[in-house]
Amino acid sequence: MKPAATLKKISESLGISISTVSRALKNHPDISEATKKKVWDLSNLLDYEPNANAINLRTNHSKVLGLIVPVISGYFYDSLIASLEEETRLHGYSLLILQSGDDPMVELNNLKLCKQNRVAGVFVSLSTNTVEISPFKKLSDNDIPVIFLDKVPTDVDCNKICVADVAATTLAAEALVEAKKKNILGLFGNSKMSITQERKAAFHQFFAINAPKIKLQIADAINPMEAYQRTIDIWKQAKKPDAIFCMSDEILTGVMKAVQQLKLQLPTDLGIIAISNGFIPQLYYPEITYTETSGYKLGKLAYTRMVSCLAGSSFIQNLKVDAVLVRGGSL
Amino acid sequence: MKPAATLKKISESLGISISTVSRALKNHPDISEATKKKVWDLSNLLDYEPNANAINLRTNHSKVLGLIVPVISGYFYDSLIASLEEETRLHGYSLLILQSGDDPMVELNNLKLCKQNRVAGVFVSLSTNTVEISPFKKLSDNDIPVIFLDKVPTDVDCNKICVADVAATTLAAEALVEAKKKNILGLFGNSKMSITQERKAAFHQFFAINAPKIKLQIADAINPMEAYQRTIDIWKQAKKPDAIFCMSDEILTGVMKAVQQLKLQLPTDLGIIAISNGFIPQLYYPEITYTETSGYKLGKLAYTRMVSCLAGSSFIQNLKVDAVLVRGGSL
DNA sequence: ATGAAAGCGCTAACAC
DNA sequence: GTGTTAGCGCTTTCAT
Repeated sequence: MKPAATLKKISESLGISISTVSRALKNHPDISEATKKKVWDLSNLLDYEPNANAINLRTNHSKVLGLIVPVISGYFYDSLIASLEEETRLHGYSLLILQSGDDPMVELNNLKLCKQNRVAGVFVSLSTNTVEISPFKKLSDNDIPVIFLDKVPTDVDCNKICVADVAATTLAAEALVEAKKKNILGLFGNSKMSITQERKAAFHQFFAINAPKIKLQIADAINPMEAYQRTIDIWKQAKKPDAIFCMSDEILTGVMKAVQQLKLQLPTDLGIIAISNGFIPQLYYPEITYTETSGYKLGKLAYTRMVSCLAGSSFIQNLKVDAVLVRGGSL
Repeated sequence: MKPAATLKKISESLGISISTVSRALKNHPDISEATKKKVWDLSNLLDYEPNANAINLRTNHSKVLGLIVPVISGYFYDSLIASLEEETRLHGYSLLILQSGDDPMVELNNLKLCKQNRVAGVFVSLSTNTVEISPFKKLSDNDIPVIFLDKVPTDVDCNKICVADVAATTLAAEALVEAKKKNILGLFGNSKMSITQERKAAFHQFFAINAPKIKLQIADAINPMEAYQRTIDIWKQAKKPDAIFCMSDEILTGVMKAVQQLKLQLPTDLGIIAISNGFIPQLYYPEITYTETSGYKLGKLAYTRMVSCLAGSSFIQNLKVDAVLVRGGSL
């Protein structure tokens, strides 16, 4: 109906020039108080809001950051998005959030969208099957920093921030040893994911070096349902594990469902430890012991890193969010 | 480093005019195949992407929609955001996502941000304490549709889409009657929220009319911890409930933690039913019976409604996402 | 203390 | 088929 107010309209109504209005609205010291008041009053009356498109076009930089994630789910990305959104907004930026559906093609289109919107920088958590990361690197040529989060390329030559996979796994493994577990089932996620590979390797290595006598079983589960089924199956064995290590929240939920069905008492019948974002473990009684891989912390760190990049630090960094052991009653 | 490619640069390199380049890139029939090829080749080489800011400025409408939610959490908003993002992106729009932190002031700032970015429309889920909705209504004067989602104003004169609170509550109540429960504990959330009030009223009304002899206890819990504590406390009573109705996922998680601690067997020791988004109920064994209030469906419906609004239908509507009973084994 | 003018990248009406 | 031109809303340099 009524088009948005502009500097031009205000200036015409007031019989002064556009530049004076612009300066008045910015509290420029040159402008007289009388003029400022007139301008402010009218702009309030008209609900004037500056047109970000015009500003971006004119100044050639925008206050929008892009975020591309595989999927917006309650397992990890909700907390990452929540913290990143908060951080960016508090510092005058906005977040353009896109999900790839774990599809490299969609991911590429999302990247294009970011470019078209002339975002100041991009955060990316890669889809499982992305192999070609050169399109992401190209953005850096245009002075648009790209920071990879969590699901990162193996390529060393890029900015990445991950949870401390090795540290988190090792902490959990130490807790298992400390709890004197002798027969441990390790459940891992999709083996295509870099985090799965890193966690599995760290798991094996820790026990090989520090506790070679502990019996290990390893199984993969690409979703909660498979984790549930693996647990049920393994419980039919004669020799049952005395502890289960869950690589992720998805795995943990599957395992816990089986635990409830089998009416196992934690930690007496079975010990459980997980690597987790912290939400799922507290849904159960006793609460699950876990090493934290906080999406919240990762978001905060990612924003800080983005700020340095925007300030011109093109130094490639590979940061880790530190891991913390949170003791529930499940081990 | 290297500034982004523009029509001007391409036209200069090729020695043709800007408009020809523009038309070639749009596959305008007037342009010769030869010219088109030259233009396409160069624009690919330069990674040309049109500047959305310039287009928005020129055409005076953007392909960005705003979304303001209290918080991005795994309880409900993750699925809402996921579906809304997907829907908008699939139709050529992008989503600018802002969270208010349940603070009316931040909410207002977020609204300003939407205006500044000249979004085509706004979805809002109000913070608990928002009383003044006139700023939202003003957007409509500028032909920017505002659609309220889930947490909506009581005001009748606006576009809103909610879950079917009454239907969801009634369905759950019917299931409780059908299961022959005689002594039901109803646990409800923050009584300031419109959805709490509606669900509680529907709950009372159903039993008053249809099953006045069933004994009802009602309690409030503003978070999972309180729901946990209420359950623990009530289980110390001589006369224990034979079923618990949980108004939301937050309530359900608290109750289930207590259920596990008390080692109650579902559904024999106690029946449980909830109103839920569907994620939490399947974490438990047996799975929890619930009436679904799907953020996913709500998002889809909201987008459809936005399309009609953008197409000019300014007809005020009050839509409901229908409720479905999903049977787990908890009742 | 204020104004005029150029230009950011693009579209679209109008020429030829 | 292709070019010219005006202008979207704003910032910013240079005048006055």
